[in-house]
Amino acid sequence: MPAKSTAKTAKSRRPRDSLSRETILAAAETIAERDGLNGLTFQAIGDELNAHPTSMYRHFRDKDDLLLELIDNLRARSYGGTVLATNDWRNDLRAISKQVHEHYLRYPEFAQQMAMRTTRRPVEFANVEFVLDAMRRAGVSDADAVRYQRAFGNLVRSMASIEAAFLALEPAVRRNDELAYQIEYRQLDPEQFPNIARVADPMPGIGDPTAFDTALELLLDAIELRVARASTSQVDH
Amino acid sequence: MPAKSTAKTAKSRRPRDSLSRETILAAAETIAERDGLNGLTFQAIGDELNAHPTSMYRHFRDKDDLLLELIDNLRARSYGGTVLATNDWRNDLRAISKQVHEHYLRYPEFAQQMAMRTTRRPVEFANVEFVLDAMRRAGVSDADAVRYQRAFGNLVRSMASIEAAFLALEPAVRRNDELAYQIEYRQLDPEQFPNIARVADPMPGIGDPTAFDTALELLLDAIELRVARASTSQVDH
DNA sequence: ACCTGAACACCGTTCAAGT
DNA sequence: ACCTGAACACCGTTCAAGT
Repeated sequence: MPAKSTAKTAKSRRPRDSLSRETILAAAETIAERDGLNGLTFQAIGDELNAHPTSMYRHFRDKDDLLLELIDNLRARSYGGTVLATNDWRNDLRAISKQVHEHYLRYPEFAQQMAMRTTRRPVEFANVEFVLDAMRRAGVSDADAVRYQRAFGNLVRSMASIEAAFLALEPAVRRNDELAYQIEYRQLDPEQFPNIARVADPMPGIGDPTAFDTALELLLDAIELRVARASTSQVDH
Repeated sequence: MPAKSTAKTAKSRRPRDSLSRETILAAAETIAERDGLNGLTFQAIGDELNAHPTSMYRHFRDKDDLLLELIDNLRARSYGGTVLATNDWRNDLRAISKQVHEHYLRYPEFAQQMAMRTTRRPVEFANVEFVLDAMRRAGVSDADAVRYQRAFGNLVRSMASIEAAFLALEPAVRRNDELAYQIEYRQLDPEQFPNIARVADPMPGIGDPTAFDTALELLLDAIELRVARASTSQVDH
């Protein structure tokens, strides 16, 4: 029983020049939205476009080439309006963090690639500029601003990436991991693990949705503190 | 020309019961150390053990089963001696972060799996207990300790994971990404990106080795600050 | 010049067959 | 009961052949 032949007459050859990076990326975006990274194969793109799987090689060097281009398209789609600066640098950094966080949760299977690559494209430039400007308005020196921007950016992208990857685990696997904090951690010997025993009723797991914000607020607290200290010691001189 | 037949007489059948989870994991560890995650296939394990690739299925449910078991073995190997608590909670948290960080850089291709899974095994229990104890010694309340421990742990594992993944990129790709901060970011229009223009000489990239420590120290600063504030306000009452 | 078809070298996984 | 061999359903990628 040839299951393939049911769907289409399908012998139609695609018209000449009907394929391009744009049409292929649009199909890839559809598949990414619907089936995630694992569903994104040349076969699937071919099906979507009614084209041969290997025809993509005329338009992309290889799959990585396509993937990076796609990642930037997804980002441009999510970041519809750029975040606008207010007169509150903490709120501004919170707002852009939230935007990145949500974007990663929306495309969890692409999160690691998004977190570790430099796309050197408009959305990225704008975000870096935005964060540096917020640092300046907070009163951070240029030398510190560039260090804090890197630490802040890496923290936000890394933590969002791992959280997204965790949420994208197979449901059964994820459920088991979450249950560890209600079962295994509660059954530990209180003599050997007194601190765990004191707080395990239950403990938050790796996918705890508040961990991101907790880390972020601690970071912002510390930047504010250091700025305050620097201006105090300057007054002292 | 049958390239396969050169290496071995090789028709030898493995003696009965000569395979076990332990022998297979030992071979997998060798391959992980030598060829990384991509080199870790059942074919490679079979070659290493002079056994048939499919024989592994008698001892492991599937490849994920093998991978998780392997990750715990690698961790046990890296964490030779447990970190010992001193009377300085900040140094203790630094020490355990460094241990985790180095472990991830040692096995970069396994980093994401290590960062997002809960193994509920001895090394993990010991680390959680250690961090919670340091929080207690810092003067953090139980309610905050459990939140800070989760934020701290997620931050350390996430940031180490992304940094490791970046360092494991193909050298040419990684080099290109690094050069972006010496080339593209420096060529941006200073009118449009004034803050980038001020600090781009050059900027640190995603793989900047100090970003991890910068974020960590900011987090520790904030915890110390909050403890100080809480005790002050308590005195006020 | 662009799209297609066949082929290659890999994967993980299943299952009947050997010992 | 444990190991092997053949087979299946996938991948990405190359390259000669069609149009």
